[in-house]
Formats: sequence, C-alpha cells, structure tokens
Amino acid sequence: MCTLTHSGLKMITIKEIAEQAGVSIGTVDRVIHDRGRVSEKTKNKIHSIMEKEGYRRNIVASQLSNSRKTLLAVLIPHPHQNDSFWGMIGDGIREAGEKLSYFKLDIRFYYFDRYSPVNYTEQFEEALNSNPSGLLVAPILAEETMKFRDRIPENCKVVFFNSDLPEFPRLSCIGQDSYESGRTAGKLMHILTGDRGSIAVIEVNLEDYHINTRALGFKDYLKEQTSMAISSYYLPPENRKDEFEITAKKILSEHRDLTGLFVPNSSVHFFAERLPDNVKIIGFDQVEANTRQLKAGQIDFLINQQPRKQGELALENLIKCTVLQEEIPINIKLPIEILCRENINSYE
Amino acid sequence: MCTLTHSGLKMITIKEIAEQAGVSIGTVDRVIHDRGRVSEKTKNKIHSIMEKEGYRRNIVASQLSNSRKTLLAVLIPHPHQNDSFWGMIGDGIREAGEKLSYFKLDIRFYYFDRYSPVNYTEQFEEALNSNPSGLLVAPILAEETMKFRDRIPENCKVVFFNSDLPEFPRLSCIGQDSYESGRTAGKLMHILTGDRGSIAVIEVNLEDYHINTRALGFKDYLKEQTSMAISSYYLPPENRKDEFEITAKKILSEHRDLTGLFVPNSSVHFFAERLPDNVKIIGFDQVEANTRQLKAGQIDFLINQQPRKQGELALENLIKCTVLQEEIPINIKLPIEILCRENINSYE
DNA sequence: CTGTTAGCGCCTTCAC
DNA sequence: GTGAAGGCGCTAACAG
Repeated sequence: MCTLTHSGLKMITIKEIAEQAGVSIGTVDRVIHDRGRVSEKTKNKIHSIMEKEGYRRNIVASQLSNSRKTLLAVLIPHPHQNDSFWGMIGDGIREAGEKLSYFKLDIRFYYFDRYSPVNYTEQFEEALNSNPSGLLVAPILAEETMKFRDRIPENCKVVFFNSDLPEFPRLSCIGQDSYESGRTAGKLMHILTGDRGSIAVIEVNLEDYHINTRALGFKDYLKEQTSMAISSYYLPPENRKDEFEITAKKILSEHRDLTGLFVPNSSVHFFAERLPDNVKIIGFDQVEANTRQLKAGQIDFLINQQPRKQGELALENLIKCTVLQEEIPINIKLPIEILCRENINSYE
Repeated sequence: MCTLTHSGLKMITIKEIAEQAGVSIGTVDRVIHDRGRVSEKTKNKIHSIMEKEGYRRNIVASQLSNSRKTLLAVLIPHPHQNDSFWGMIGDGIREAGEKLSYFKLDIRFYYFDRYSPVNYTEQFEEALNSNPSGLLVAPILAEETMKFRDRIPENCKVVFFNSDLPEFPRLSCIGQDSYESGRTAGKLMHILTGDRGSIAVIEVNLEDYHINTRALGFKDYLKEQTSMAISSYYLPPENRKDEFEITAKKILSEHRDLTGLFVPNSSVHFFAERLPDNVKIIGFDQVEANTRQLKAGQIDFLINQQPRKQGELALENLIKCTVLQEEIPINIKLPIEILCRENINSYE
C-alpha cells in the first residue's frame, strides 16, 4: 500500500530521436554537440523532439565511447603549508578524482608557495600553459590573481575555492562564509567567557581576505553582543615559531584579565600551548596539532571547514562544468562546523 | 616543477586478459562472475592474470551493457512523522538514487507507522516479499526487527541506518553515535548555564534505543562535570500537543530555578515555545520549526544528524554492496553537527 | 550538409 | 566447456 516505485523513466536515446526526426544518429549527435554543419530546419526539428521527450545524454555511454582525457589543472599551496591543511585539500581532490575515474581525467597539480607572490604567478602561468579545460584555484593572493583576469582562454573554465574574488570571471566559488564563521566563533566565545574579562585576536596574513574577514566577523559579534575589550595582535605573514612565542608573551603581559583568544586560522595550536588553561581559546581547522589540543582541553572550540570535502566538492563541480557541460551554482557554501572535545571523534 | 600528474594507470580489460590466457572473452567473463562451467585449469590461469594485472571491472561499461535492474527496498517511517524528519531522509535517498541513476535501480519505499509495531511488521514482510537484492531499514522498533533475524534470504543484503541493532545480521549501519551526541549536548548545556540552576530532560519514546541513549549521554556528562540537579520527564510515545503543554507546565511548576531543558529529538520546538526565554534549550534535528526557533533565539543549540546526507550515504552503501559487490564498513559514523543561530544559514 | 561505420568494455545468448 | 556475435548509447572518423 505504502509502496512507491522510484523507477527512472525510460530515457529517450539519440537513435530514437533520429528515427522520429527521420535522420541518422550522426546528425542528431551533431546538433547535440553543436558541431559540424546542420541545416536550420533539421536542427530545429531535432531540438524540439529533444525538448518534448526530455532528452538527457547518457553520461555512462558517453564516457565509455569518448576516448580523450579532460585536462584539469589544480593550483593550490604546497601540501605542507598551513599545518598540512593544503595537503588535506589535495587529498580530497585526489579522492574525488579517484571516485570519478571513469571520467578519464588528467589532473595536474601546480603547487605554489603561499608566501611568495612571484612563485604563485609562475605556477599560475605554468598551469595556463598546459592549456587545461578546467582550472581549480585557491586564489589566496588576491592582487596577483587579478593580474590573470583577462588571460583566461575561452575554453578554460575557472573555479575558485577556499577563498573568493567575486570580481574575477570565475564560474563558481566553493567555500565557507568567512564573516559568518567569525561570528560563530564570536558567539561561542561569548558563552564561554560570559562577557567577563578581555579578548585578544590574532590578525594573520593581512593580505589574505578570507582570514581577515573571519577576524572581522568575530570582532563585530562581540562588539554587538558584549562589552568586552578586544585587542588585535598582528603577526607577520610567514609563520615563525619565535613570533608565536613573542606574541603570546606580549598578550599575557598586556592583559591581566585575559579570558579569551581567537586565532582565525590553523596556527591556533601555537598559542594554545603557550597560554594558561583558564584562557578560552577558539581557532580554525581540524589539523593534527589542533585536534590533539582540542582533545586535551587546551583548545575549547575549533571551526572546521572540511578541507577534504572542500576539495571533493570543488573537483566535482569542475568536472560538472567541463566534462558534463552542466551549469554550476556561482556560490557553493560549506557548513560552518563547530568542533569540541565531545564531538571531535565523530569527525574523524 | 611542482607539477604532478594524476593519471589513472591503464586498466587491463577482459579482452586483454583473454588474449594473455589464450581463451575468449566469454570465458573470462564466466570466471569473473563465477557462472557457467569453466575448467579448473583455465579458471586458475585467468585468476592469476587478473591478480597480476590488478584487474578492476569497468563499472561504466558494465552498467551500460547490463540491462537488468537491481531491486532495492527501503523501510522507513511515514515521511511526515517526527516533524518530517523522515521525509528528509527519504529525499536524501531519492536524490542519491537520481545521482546514481545509471545504475539501473528500482527503489521501492515501504513506509510504516513508527508508533505501530503491527504496521512495521507488515511493511517489513511486504518488503521481503518483493525479494529485493538489498534492504535499507531504519530499525526503530527493536523487538519487532529482531523477529526477522533469521528470515533474511541469502541473496538479500541488509543495511541499517539512523539507529542500530548490532545483534542483527546486517552488513553495515550508517548513523550518528547517540551517546556521544548526548554528551555533546551536555557540554553545550554546561557552558550555557555555567553550572547554575537545575536541568530538565525529556524522555521520549522509551522503546527507541537511539533516542534514549542520547538522554543518557547528556545526563552522564552533566553528572560528571557539574553538580546541577537533573530531572527527567516522561512523555508517551505518540506525540500529542496537549501532552507537551502539560509537561511544559509541570516542569515550570516544579522548578523555580530551571536554567536548561534538553529534548533528545526533533520535538524540542514544542517545548521551546512554551518556556521562558531565560531557559537554555538544546534539542535535535534541523526540521523546519526548530530552525525557525533557533534563528529566533528560542532554541539555543540543535544537534543535527544530517537526514539527507544520512539517506544518501545509506543508499550509496547499499548500492556498493549489492550492485558493485564491494565490501562496506560495518559502521559508518556521521558527524555530530552543532547548530546555532550564527551558523545555521551555512547548513541550508 | 548528412549517413555509415567502427569502436569503448562488458554482458548475454546461442551455437558448437 | 568454450567461442562468436550482437548490443547497451554515444563518439568520431570517413564517405559521400
């Protein structure tokens, strides 16, 4: 009684379309792919049949017959940078490629040094030179990226991920809303500290829009909802251990009533291990050192942005718009995951 | 320089195996599927070649040529039950079926009334009678499920999801760790209330192991970490509006110092709208009413168990073990997602 | 401009 | 026991 059958309706094939239109399958194929010359009349006839019957290309058959590989270029920081966060992103991409291996892909990785604009530019050049059908890039270095604005060939689809540059002609961006993730951290800090004491915020990588926006969201939330004093501490872009040490000491010496610290990226563990237990600490990213400290109670909350998933989603969408020629959303938002000691195991 | 090529190694085909073995592809096909009669000698030879070359069946070609459908049965509560939570599960399943439509599936849904053991049994019977290759079931009614323990045919793979019954011979279970999700709620309640006042817990559906375990985790956490008084309130299984009303009043009258309420399922919104704002409220599931109240600040935190994702994962894994004949993990844990006003938008 | 044909890798049927 | 052949739906190369 309550039985429903979900059976994909029988899909019409090009052969059937050809029969209906009274032409050969070759001709139908031509109008589907808009290649070769077909008379307007038959083209119209075929189009109307396709529409009427709701034709959808059988990707399976298509991929099976199609022999040529699709070249995709991936432009991301070195795997070990940012506490191996980028390695996890790369793993996600590779995994998705593996899973979709019947799509005959040739995925090439171009790694750059995220602290070297010159190297970034070089790798971007190289990636473009390979003449890929799709380009997946983490546009961390805004200024340098914009220089390529008008250099993207017609036949190369660009998808951004992790951070965004809306002014750039990219088809889509996959990532987390930086501002809202900062606000979420602010909320958590609020309930952790209960509006008591003062808060420190680490401002890192000033040139990285993504990370700065998190700090902004955090500060905005606390300013709106609490009366706590908030002070910012600036760190030079290249993370050096002694800088963490110096900054941690500085924070402690300047705040006798410090109740919370917010670090808007994965380097939160460098601070957590240098501050007393009673200071509540919130940071980003489920990298190894952070996970360990979260479990140990040194870090109170982590916001996660699912690097693997991010990589997977990004590649899947790049494939959608290149191989499958489908439309993809301009913006794909990833959830702002809240991790604490109690639920971290469920994320591994 | 930093260019890596990810090119799937060339896979060996049955044709090539046939050539190497000096037999025809028909014979190779027979040993791969272990059907028909093949001499031991050639069987061994082919197996060793397959192993040596790392043969993996090309699913794309396989699905293209294979004409017969795989029948899968899905046994879940009526879509509208539990605030449409089950509808979302069903959507996830349907979506996954859509996405994997080239697998030629016939997915049949058997809906049951989760408050009627009799109806559950009937639907289970019907599902089995359709003689499916795979059976996906939400074994909410433990006792009734166990009755089918020895009635699963050889050729029918059973996958559980949402809740589990480890003693049942199922291949896998996909779901959230109930106990840990309860503990996570406890942690959040702890920081929200700051160990002040007393806490009420709603105990619903006593026959539902999944939900009770959440309440247990919650209470355990608070007992370990705080000194707050915790009282339980029991609700009859069938949720009736007046029962919520009565219980809410009872809670308020019995606790002048009530600071928090925990509802281990989706009906949290019925209570949230009946309790004063200063009571911190934590519940489960991102159903419509709960989402609305979370945004309005009436509910403080929701634990989400990704119904759509759960459905998708469950079907994907059922397909894996039926169509693809692959091994699947005995346990697939879903993340314990923490939702609050600030990050809820990123989950929609 | 259009039709024909030979695959892609696998499965199935039929014949020997 | 085994081989041969046709076909799944689509692509691409080759004739006209």
